Amino acid sequence: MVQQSDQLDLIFQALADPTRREMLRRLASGEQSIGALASPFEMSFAGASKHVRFLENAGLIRRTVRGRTHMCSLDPAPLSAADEWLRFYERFWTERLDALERELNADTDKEQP
Amino acid sequence: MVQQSDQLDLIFQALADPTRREMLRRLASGEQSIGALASPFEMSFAGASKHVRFLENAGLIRRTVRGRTHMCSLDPAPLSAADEWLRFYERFWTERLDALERELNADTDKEQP
DNA sequence: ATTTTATTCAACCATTTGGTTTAGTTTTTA
DNA sequence: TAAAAACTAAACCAAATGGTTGAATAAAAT
Repeated sequence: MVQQSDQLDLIFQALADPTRREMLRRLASGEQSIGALASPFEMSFAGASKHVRFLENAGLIRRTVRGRTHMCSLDPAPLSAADEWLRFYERFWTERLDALERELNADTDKEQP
Repeated sequence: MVQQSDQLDLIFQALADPTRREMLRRLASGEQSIGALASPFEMSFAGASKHVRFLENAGLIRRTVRGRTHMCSLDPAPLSAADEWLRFYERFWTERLDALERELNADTDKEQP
């Protein structure tokens, strides 16, 4: 196996495509068949099906086969992992917001001394 | 320009590579030259330089040229955008954690009636 | 003035990605 | 039992990715 690649690689890459992000967004409202997931996109069924598999491989969705239809549901755990990774940098953007806020306050102080 | 692709595409894809994630992590401790950024990796200088450019194109780092060396610093804004996108799904993983918690409580209730 | 250092650029390569089409497989419906 | 529906699989394609090497550029040090 060449696949020693970190789980985060798969997650972030799954999120790097607008079709897949939109699929996840739709799954947030409840489980959907592959057909239902595919229908909003101007793309062949097989093409959409590949995106679904990509999401599945990243662990972002679970699939249960019911007869001839495959139902997909969101698995949020990997999203949580991605968020956790990002959270490390939270201080950086809040710091910048704080600095911006201080600057704005300084400006209004000048305007209303 | 074919590049109407969403900013999130670029951000998430930049984050989908372990080398680039590690570079960001190092930039969290302060600005670094391309050489310093490249040195920890078993990869050609030019290869690492390409990763830096990728991060730059995603808006994740800023570069200022000082003489012959290029200094890079973290720009956290796109990370904030990515986090915001993920935050929509927060309720899903917290719901699951809540459910797990309820289940654990039910178990301990059984054990200690 | 030469050499060294820090970096990009360009060409190349193998693999992956995102898409297609055509051909199966398996249920369900008629 | 035959046809339709909901899928996957396989083969193909163009473009992007992640890497390489070798040459070019520009600043600093000798």
